[in-house]
Amino acid sequence: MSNESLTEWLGKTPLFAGLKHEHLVALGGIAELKNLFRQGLIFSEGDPGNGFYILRDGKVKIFKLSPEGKEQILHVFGPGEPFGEVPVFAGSNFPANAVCLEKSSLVFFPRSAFVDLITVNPALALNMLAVMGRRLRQFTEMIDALSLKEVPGRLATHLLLLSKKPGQEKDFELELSKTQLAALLGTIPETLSRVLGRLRQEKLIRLEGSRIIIVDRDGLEELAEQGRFL
Amino acid sequence: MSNESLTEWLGKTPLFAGLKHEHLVALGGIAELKNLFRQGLIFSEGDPGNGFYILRDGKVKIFKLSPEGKEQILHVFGPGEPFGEVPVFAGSNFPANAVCLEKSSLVFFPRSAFVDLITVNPALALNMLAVMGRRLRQFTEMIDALSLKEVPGRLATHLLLLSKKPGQEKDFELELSKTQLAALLGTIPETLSRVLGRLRQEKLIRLEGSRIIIVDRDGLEELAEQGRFL
DNA sequence: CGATCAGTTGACAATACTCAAATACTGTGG
DNA sequence: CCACAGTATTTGAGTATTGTCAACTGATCG
Repeated sequence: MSNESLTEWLGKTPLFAGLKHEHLVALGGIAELKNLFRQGLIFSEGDPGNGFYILRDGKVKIFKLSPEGKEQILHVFGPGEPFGEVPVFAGSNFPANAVCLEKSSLVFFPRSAFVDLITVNPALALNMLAVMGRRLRQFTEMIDALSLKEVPGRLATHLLLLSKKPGQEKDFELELSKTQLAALLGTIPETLSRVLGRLRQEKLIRLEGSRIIIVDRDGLEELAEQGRFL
Repeated sequence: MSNESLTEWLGKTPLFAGLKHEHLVALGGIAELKNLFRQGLIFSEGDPGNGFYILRDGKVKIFKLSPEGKEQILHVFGPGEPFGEVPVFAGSNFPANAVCLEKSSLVFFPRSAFVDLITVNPALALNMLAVMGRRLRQFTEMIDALSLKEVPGRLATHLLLLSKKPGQEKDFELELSKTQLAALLGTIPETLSRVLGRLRQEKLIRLEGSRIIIVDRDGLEELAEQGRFL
């Protein structure tokens, strides 16, 4: 039962989201659960990459120590995020240290078992590549959207992006609160609210609560390209 | 010789950058070169994903046709970019059409040969996973940086990001022109120039042509978090 | 019903963009 | 090696956009 829910949980993890159930089960089979307390050492710089982790709960910092002993934090990971996978996949050593910032539980995938898994089951590797490829593409588009100068352009691009997911051609639910969307777009709720209002006024979209209906896709695309109203 | 340079070129491609030479050679071995003219059809919606492409030269559009025959462009790819890999890796059909926007040359990787390759050579799959994992992480951080409200914060975050690549702890060359960097950060050269000037004035960085030296990392990090000068 | 919180609206201030012009920088041809 | 054209970067002044602060609405929840 515990194992059941682990499998399920793995499927929600960015690294594995979208994998077939059989693959998730196989992964669950080789996973080892580890619980650490605050300050618990996960790995040190130079350790051989003999396995990677997905953080189930808690918080982990990745950091390097300068010769003078000063700590340079490279990253802080939260639940669901994988870490250490790059050196493990690449077959190199860990380039930094990892320590728990708080009581954390980790899912550990030993390299050897993982390699065996994909050797026996190349479809798993392909699926993981597919998962990552998809995310990579989404991120690329996201970065495109965010590098527009003005908020209306960023918003329009983002809306078009959302509308390209299958099954939401012309209308969709915002999966983020407007406040969160504002932060994502690099702005604040007030501005977002005004810009949405303006888009509605210009009849490019319609709003029904947290549902957005695209009324004039061409108009939106124009806005997305030009970055400003005409 | 032509093949020689293909191998080399593949190594510069985002999908394969960082792979070991032997892997690149193996990939070059199964690649097929295709040349198409403007309007040339690469694949259609519903076609089985029997192989994926990397665009060597030219421009390709990915689009869907609505029932009324209206074309909805999902993406335009340029040289170096892979396309069609997600459905191929996932073992599904192409969800859209692909046509050349101009005379283009493509590198085609047949699915079966590719699958054979990674079956025989799981290290290739691992390496590709490593490549994509690394890029994914970079993109995540990039998106973080871009979603800060103000330019100084976006710039500071971006500089810290660059400084985390190995071998450039405190100083590094800009790999983009300042104009391009401005566009990437969602601003314009004038603003970037002024902000860089301000950062220098505040003694957070030093400028030597296109080389940037981080003088006060803590100051930069503060700026990156707060998003504005104190 | 009062409290809290997301969302909206208004007035104002700060930031960033536009336009214009000066100044470096680069590569080319003489 | 120098002059020149073309491009990239910097600087200045004015304006537009966006963020801040504050007040208000509406929904949710105990």
